[in-house]
Amino acid sequence: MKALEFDITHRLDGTLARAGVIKTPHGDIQTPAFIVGGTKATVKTLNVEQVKALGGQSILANTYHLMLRPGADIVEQAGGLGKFMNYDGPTFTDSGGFQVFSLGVAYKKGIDAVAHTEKGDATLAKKSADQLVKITAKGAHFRSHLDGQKLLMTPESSMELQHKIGADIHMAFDECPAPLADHDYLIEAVDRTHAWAERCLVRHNELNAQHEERGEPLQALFGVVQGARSEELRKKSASFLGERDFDGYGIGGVFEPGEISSVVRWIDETLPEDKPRHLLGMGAQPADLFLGIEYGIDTFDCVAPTRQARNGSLYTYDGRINIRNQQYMTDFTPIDAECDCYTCQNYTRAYVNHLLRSDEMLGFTLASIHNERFVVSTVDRIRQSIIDNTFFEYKKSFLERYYKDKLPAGVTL
RNA sequence: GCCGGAAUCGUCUAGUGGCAAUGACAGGAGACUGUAAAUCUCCCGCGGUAACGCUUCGUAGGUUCGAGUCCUACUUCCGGCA
Repeated sequence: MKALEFDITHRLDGTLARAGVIKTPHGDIQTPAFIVGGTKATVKTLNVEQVKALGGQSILANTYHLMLRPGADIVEQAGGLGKFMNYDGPTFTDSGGFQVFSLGVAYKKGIDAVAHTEKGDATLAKKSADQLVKITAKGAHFRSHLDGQKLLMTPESSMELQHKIGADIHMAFDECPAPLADHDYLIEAVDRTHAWAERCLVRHNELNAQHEERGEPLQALFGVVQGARSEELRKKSASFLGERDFDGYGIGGVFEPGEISSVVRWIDETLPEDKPRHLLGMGAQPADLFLGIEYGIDTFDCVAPTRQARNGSLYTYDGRINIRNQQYMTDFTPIDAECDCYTCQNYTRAYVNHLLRSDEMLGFTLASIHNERFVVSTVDRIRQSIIDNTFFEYKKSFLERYYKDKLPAGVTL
């Protein structure tokens, strides 16, 4: 009995790109797919009907956040993540590994999963005095960002929590190191991530055996590849994890804009072809999506569409705009005339501008629907372009129009 | 009419002899990639990229090396008494 099936139905010659379908107990995901961010068992400001209506195929929640509130036991009592949030589609949980980074060395640095060394974030390489995480071989010692209580998350406990939360696809508990950590530390972190991955697999299999005994559906586990920007470490990590019996793979770490294609290529050339690959936390930029898919990514998740929406930054096919700007106050056209989302079909830039300036909650919702739809539909169209063998034409026309003459570093057309 | 109080950036406000002058809001813009995030950063008297220059704290005088801060008059507003 398998927790998950993955069928590759189309490949794009000369690339690592493929289209397929991930089959879970809660339905299929047509890949490549953009997985919608629902960290605390909710896609911020959207209900599940809206998520479905905008084409979201699957939602990713976070173990760390749900462990703190409401607690994994309560999610389990509710009947699992899907039941709890009234979502009957496929679900993922992230392990909490990223919080080792974001509450650790990155804490209070205003930093997320993208490193901008050119902006002077060298401080990220150092230990921060007030960080909330300490890492040992055993696991990660957290201090809750909510109330300061001490917590220990281990590979075993992350698996136990994820099984209680009960998403279809889990991530192994990994360490996401600082992008500028020195090479010796990266080696140590990768080795630790591998040791943790094996411990995750052991505990995961025990828990799945229990599910099987009870006649419950099995849950799937993805190993998470680390190794920062080191080709040697990324290949080592992909090779190590690829030899183990994971249902698929997550690609973690902190990227420089523009290095996605090379890092993802090293990994995906090494990983077994027949298992799905999830690029953790990437997808704010259309270029990320095209490059990731070209180099073999099947699924993405990213909080940027909803976060940026709340802050007024909206995608259009001609680039991003800040809808709060003065110039949109009297612009009675849709956010993007070519967008088929609910917001663009029914509301104007001027109205969304007004709502966000007025701190009206509907503004967050309308903006989030638009941004999420923009990214989801872009990935869907890329999928179709793989099937139609028109990927490169689509990529060129999309990126030229979106970025004009400001193509991100590392992107070729 | 008399007595008392008050007048500072679009708004509210800090300021008690050495400040172009505090904070908040409003306004202008930028950032945001496994959500610590409806958050953060910058600008916000005029000119200048800047150093810097100029003009400011109701109005007009005065005291002082120096006044948003002290004094006088006036104006307006708010109380109270008539």
